[in-house]
Amino acid sequence: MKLTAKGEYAVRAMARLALHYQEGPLPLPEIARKEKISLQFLEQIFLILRRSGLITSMRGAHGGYILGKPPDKIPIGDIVRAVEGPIAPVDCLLGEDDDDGQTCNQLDCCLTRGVWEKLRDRMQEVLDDITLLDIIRANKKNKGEEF
Amino acid sequence: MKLTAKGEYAVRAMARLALHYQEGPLPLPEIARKEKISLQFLEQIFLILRRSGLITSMRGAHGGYILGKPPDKIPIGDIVRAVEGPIAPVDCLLGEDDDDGQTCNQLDCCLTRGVWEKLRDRMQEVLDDITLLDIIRANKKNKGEEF
DNA sequence: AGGGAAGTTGACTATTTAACTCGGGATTGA
DNA sequence: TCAATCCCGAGTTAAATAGTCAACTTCCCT
Repeated sequence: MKLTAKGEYAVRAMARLALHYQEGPLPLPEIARKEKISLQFLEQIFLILRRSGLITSMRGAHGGYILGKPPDKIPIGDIVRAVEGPIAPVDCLLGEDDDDGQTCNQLDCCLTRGVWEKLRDRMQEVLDDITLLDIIRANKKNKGEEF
Repeated sequence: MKLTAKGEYAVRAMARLALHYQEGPLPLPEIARKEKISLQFLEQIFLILRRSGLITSMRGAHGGYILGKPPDKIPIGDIVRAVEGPIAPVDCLLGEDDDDGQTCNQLDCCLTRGVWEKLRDRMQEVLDDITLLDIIRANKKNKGEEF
């Protein structure tokens, strides 16, 4: 029941971009330094994020990354799904039409399926409800601007 | 964000025990067969479950396992925590007193900590709210008794 | 126009964890 | 006693994770 490092790093890095929003592109090495994440690993992650449209890159000198949309339009769920794939506590919930009441191919699975559906839905609810704006607001309130 | 096989198997097996509650001990080989889980792997899992008091074992011929408490007293959360350890989406949430507002040792972590706390709390809420009784009730309603 | 800062990319490797196996031992009921 | 059953530590294998490497491309700035 854990996020992978990829997912966690992605959210932390995106929060950095959000803090820096409207101050021009933020270069990756700076994010890597501040978040203590390997630059080359971050590169991998940012590639995925860019391809899914969550961020935009500016190449060349003074380049870097900026959010693809304003912080209040980016829920954490989108970030997690982009780098980790669909949010689902068990594989049994994958690969079907979204409508409920669907019969699972494994009889065994069906016994407990309802639990996992409910869990998945609550998880999505939380993650889709919190946006990057919420994160930076909560942070600036507590900490000031020293980041 | 997935349960491990251990966690999933534990819940499925416990649901079997719940279905069989008050009909004497249920031997492991039968559960393994019905749920298509390796017997030797299940043995490992049941060792943990027994040590945490969720089940009771009867040795010898005609032995097996029974629930340690009635099905309505066993929330799914207890099963998952027993075999997988504490429910927490990121490691940052582990190893502290339970009170909120605690400062995290990593500055970086704190930026996004609130999100994970909320996620963890909702997950626990769901899992601690559903008991084995809920599972077997939902199942008998839909499927009858053919299991 | 050219040097260098910065991003882009796929392949590669090491480490960790999950998942499962093995092999024997201890109990108990028929 | 025999067979069914639980008990348990150690070992093995396979997959995913986390991270590295090295070369390439793009594009700003002077």
